Amino acid sequence: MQNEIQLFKALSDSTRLRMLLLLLNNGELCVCDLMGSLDIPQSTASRHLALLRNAGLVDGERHGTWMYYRLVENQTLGSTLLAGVKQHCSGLETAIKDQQRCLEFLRSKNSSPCRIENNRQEQ
Amino acid sequence: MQNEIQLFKALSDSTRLRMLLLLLNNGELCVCDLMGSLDIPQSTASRHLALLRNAGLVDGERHGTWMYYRLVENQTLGSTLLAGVKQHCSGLETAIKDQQRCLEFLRSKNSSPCRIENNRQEQ
DNA sequence: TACATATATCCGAATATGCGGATATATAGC
DNA sequence: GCTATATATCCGCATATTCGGATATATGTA
Repeated sequence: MQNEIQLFKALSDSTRLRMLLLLLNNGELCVCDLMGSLDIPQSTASRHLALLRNAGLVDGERHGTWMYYRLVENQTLGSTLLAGVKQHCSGLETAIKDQQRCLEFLRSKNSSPCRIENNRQEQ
Repeated sequence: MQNEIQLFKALSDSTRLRMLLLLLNNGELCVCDLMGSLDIPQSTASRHLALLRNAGLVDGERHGTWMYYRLVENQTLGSTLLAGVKQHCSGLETAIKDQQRCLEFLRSKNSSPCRIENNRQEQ
């Protein structure tokens, strides 16, 4: 039962929930994208992403110096919960504002190295 | 977003998760049933039930001196999460053992006042 | 090798959470 | 009102969690 509790713990924090909602909307983001979109310090972003990864909710892939994170899709409780989050939390005011800030951030970053070098100008 | 976080927090504790699984299986239980099934002190049972109620997951109804708790069914995130818990956690070893102990406890309690006075010998 | 950037981890301080005995409250019966 | 039972709340203690600056590690480039 410890795995399931770890999952719920991972979801019961506003920073992590906001990160997951951004990943649900945008598919793949690097640490600096999440820092910029949510306006949080780098160590905070990295720590929360490590926790989400340990819970099995996200997966990270390195491209050069950048780590890109995306949601893990499988048949476990995690996917069920993410589907519930998408359905019931996407419309929340915080989520909508975060998404606007994310798109703005990505747009303003289209000329930055982590976009150019990995061909991620548009998702 | 605070309501959703409160929901996930309510689910990220083993005692509360075990309580919810028993309620999913047995429909309606009083505090002493949960104490007996999970072998926890009365104050612990009551405190966790209050938290589950505040999160909107369970609902309590008084019958005489006994408080009977049941799951709340609605169209919010809570119901979605409970469905996920039922699907993915019912088969866990802890849940199965709890359910066995619960049935045993209810059977041995069929002659006790909280069963007789409320006609709850069999669900 | 030296340096710059991106990310991960460490660390101490503040805050939150869980526990269960003690106590308070509610109800039923006399 | 008194007593007994069931439940809720209070309280202090122990443990766990969170934060973000500081530091360490990883990678790319010259």
